[in-house]
Amino acid sequence: MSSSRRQYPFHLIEPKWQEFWDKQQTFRAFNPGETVPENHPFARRHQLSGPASVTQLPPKFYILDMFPYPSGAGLHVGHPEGYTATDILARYKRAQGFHVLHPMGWDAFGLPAEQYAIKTGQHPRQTTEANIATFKRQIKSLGFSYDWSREVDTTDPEYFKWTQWIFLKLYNSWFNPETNKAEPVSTLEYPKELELLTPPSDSNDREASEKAKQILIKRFAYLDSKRLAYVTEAPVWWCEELGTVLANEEVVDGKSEVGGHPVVRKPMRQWMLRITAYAEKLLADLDTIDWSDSLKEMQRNWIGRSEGAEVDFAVVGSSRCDDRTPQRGVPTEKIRVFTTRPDTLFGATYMVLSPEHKLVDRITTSDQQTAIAKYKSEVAKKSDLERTELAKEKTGVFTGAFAINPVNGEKIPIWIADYVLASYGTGAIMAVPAHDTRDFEFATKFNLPILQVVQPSDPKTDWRGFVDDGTSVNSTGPEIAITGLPTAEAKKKITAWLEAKGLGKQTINFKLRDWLFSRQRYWGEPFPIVWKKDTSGNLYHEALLESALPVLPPSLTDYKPTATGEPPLARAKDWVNLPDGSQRELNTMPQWAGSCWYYLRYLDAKNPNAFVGKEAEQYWMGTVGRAAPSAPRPAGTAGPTPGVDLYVGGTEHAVLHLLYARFWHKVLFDLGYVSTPEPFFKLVNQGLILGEDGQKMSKSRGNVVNPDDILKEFGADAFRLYEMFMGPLEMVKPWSTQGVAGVYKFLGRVWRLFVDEKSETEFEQAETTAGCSVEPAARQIGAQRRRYNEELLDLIQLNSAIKAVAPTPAQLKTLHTCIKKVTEDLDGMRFNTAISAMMVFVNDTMTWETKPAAVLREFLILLAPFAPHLAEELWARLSTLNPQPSTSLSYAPWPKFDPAWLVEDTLEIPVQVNGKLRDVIKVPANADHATVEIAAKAAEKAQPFLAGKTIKKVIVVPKKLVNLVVG
RNA sequence: GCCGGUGUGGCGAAAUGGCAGACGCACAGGACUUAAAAUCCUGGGACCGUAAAAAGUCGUGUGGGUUCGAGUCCCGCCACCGGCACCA
Repeated sequence: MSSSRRQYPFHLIEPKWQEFWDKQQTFRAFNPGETVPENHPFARRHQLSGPASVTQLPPKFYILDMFPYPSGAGLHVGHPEGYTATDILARYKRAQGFHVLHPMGWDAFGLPAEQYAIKTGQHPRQTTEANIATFKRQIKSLGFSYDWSREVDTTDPEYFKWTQWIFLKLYNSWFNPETNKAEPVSTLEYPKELELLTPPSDSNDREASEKAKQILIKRFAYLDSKRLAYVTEAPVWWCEELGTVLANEEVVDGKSEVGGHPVVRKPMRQWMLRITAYAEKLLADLDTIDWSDSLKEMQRNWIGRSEGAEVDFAVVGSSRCDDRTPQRGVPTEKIRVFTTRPDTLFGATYMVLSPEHKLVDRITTSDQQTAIAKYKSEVAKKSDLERTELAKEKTGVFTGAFAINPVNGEKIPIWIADYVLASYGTGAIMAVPAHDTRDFEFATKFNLPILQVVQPSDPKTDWRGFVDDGTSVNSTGPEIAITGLPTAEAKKKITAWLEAKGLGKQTINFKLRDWLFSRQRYWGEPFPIVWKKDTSGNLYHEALLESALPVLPPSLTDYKPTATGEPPLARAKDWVNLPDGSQRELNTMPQWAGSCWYYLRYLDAKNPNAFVGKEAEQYWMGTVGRAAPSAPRPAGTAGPTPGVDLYVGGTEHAVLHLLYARFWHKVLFDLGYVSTPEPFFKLVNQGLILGEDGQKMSKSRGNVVNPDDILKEFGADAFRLYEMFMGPLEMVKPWSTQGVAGVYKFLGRVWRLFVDEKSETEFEQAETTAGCSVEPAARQIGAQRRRYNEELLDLIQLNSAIKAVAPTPAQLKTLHTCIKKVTEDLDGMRFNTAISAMMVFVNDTMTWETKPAAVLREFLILLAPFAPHLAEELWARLSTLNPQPSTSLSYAPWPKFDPAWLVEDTLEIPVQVNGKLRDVIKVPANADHATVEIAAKAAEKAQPFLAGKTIKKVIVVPKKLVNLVVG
């Protein structure tokens, strides 16, 4: 990178205004009931005095960034992309008169700090604090208009106290299917058999008291089967390397998402959150929010809803049964399957159970036992990756048993195969090889019959392996016939018949599993749970009282995971064992916990009494307060936008954070703690920034761009501007340092538009002489130096071409073209073209001999969201020309576009012949069709193409174009 | 395999169905300068022409279609990126 001449003294300007904003608390947002200081620019703009009520405050606009995990590597260039976009909009919305909430914080629990602790023994708190300091310095140096008074840190006990509090709400709630929402467990009614017996009158009645005890234990289990946070012993993903279990969502291709370590299935006692209870709501409410289709689709896929039917097949042919039909009085095993295609029931020529299915051992015939046992043990040894590997050959073993197809009484063989998953549906399928790809492959390999039952509408299509809808064929049985029916009708008819016969019922299945919520780690929120023993020595869990929060993690010297899977917290014996003999829960919560609700804490970050105050929550989440006409909101509703107005972040959180946060929010909504059903109304994903070589940035490629280097050479404004100028926000795009230089040059042109060159030369000489060029890296400077820098900057005079004169119509046209374009583009988040429009404005303005101050003043308001430091500096200088009590630039009203200035007297109209451009004519703007047509026909350059031909048709698009159609 | 997205100069990219390539980078030429940097001005899709022009032809991944007119709309295909993936 060649060090070229500095375009303008950003190294003095940027720290100056960052300090100014800090000191003035320019970007502080105020909660209802708070008194806005009289001299605060927000109070002046909106004429506020005294405590501001919800109705006095302007309409809210909540612009949220996905808060970063403060890693040791510091900020990368991807972070400021989203942050700049949101900051530009925050500043734009402030100018438009909104009350903008724009906060920042730290998602600071997580593995890296703990891994570092394991290696070095340094407490994760220390690492985390150092990383936060670095991130904060870097973010602040970019001049974002965050309200730092609302900063949150998920590892702060004052914060995670409320994370634990929300856990208690989950623990103490259940999902009531009748009211279709979460309710406190106190509303839960026990089934009849768990009704408490009247206490035995004779306390020596051991039989009765034992019975009562058993009921209590069952009640406890029943509660656990309903709680939204519950403990279960289930096969979970265990990662040896990380020494912890992981959620489904954290396992990618059979490896841990963090670090790519192998994971294995292992039964362990874990905390789970019953997110499956919300599957239907999480899916349905996607229709109420403004997210990209691709993102919604990812969530839909993850939730994985499928409608179908459960069907029972009776087992025959086991050693206990007659091999033809089940007989009266003989106990009959039933295999329940789930299918989305009940219409293909007649084509079910065999069945498959997952190898782990409970019935496998019971139905396997003696001659098949060895083979089955062998297959099961092979499958058990396979990792999940091996089981799901692409293009893998189908495997399986016949159990020796048969089942009866309920629609036609056919005897069909029962197999086991690992292509059937124990964890989905019922863990068993009816195989319809003719119309299911997997069944088709399996049947082909093992020579099982393939029977057509669906006819494709196109007779040329092969029915073998045809999986789409068609018409049922060969589907007539003794009691039910669907032959000739289209798929949808066939499904309905056969499902109704199954239900009537008690053989099955319509069902909905989800791919979504409950959320595995415990980790065997140190650096996370401890659970507010203790374990106790009952009189028989059985362990049971009990929630702590809210007054016991926060539960702080103990101090440790060794953070290593234990080989047994016992969490590191177990080492802190004094912490674990409580005086009353109970023991603390040893697991911690996953990193996702803190990020599930941080956007709510911002609303009332310092509240010591609640996770968020009601009034603040209602105002900022938009269920009370004034509406703004231009704010986004769901179609057909009035009032402010419900939820966060705009949430910007990367796609990596498409299914994890965004699903979990929606889930928690919905629970809090059901319990009455928040007032909107969805947290994030509009969500935009920023695209990845690739390296200069078009590859993803990585240390190993050596193409990583460090924001600090860019700031040092070009300044924050150029960095911000470049990140927005690269292309559309959502797109993937490669970095180009030369591109930064390009927008930097533009800012230099803006600077020279405003300042007198001679005085700037003097400034530069003075600066060089004084040898006090301050490196941006060392922006923490003393008061004396700061004063001196101010004096240096004062040497720079305003450009003498700027005068307080009335602008010409042409100048106003240039200005209003820019106002229109920038305003429209900001509304559509098209930052790149907004910047182009400003470049066009400046290119034009440079040629003006006299530059009217009023025009430049308006331009600075347009520029301010993008390059706030430079805009503030020039704004301050411009106000010296026309000293008046001017508002702070950050709250200056956004310029109003006036279409009158864009009206033209004469228009240039392209003339086409047969759709090809041949000439351009000038016509008066108010010319009628006939006039334009005559002028077009006379267009000189069009003549050669008209000669000797008849004009068959003339298309006149008013003010746009003329097309002459000739034959 | 399924779902979503994207294909436009040397590069990043613009274009409510109406002058394709705005704006910027890189490049080339000029001015200023002892010189360089910086700055300012000019040029630029390809082809064919020409001393230089002009005119002309072609041109938005690809093949069709709709239309007076298509980068934009419709149908088929190809490539790349992202997500999901034996979910019955």
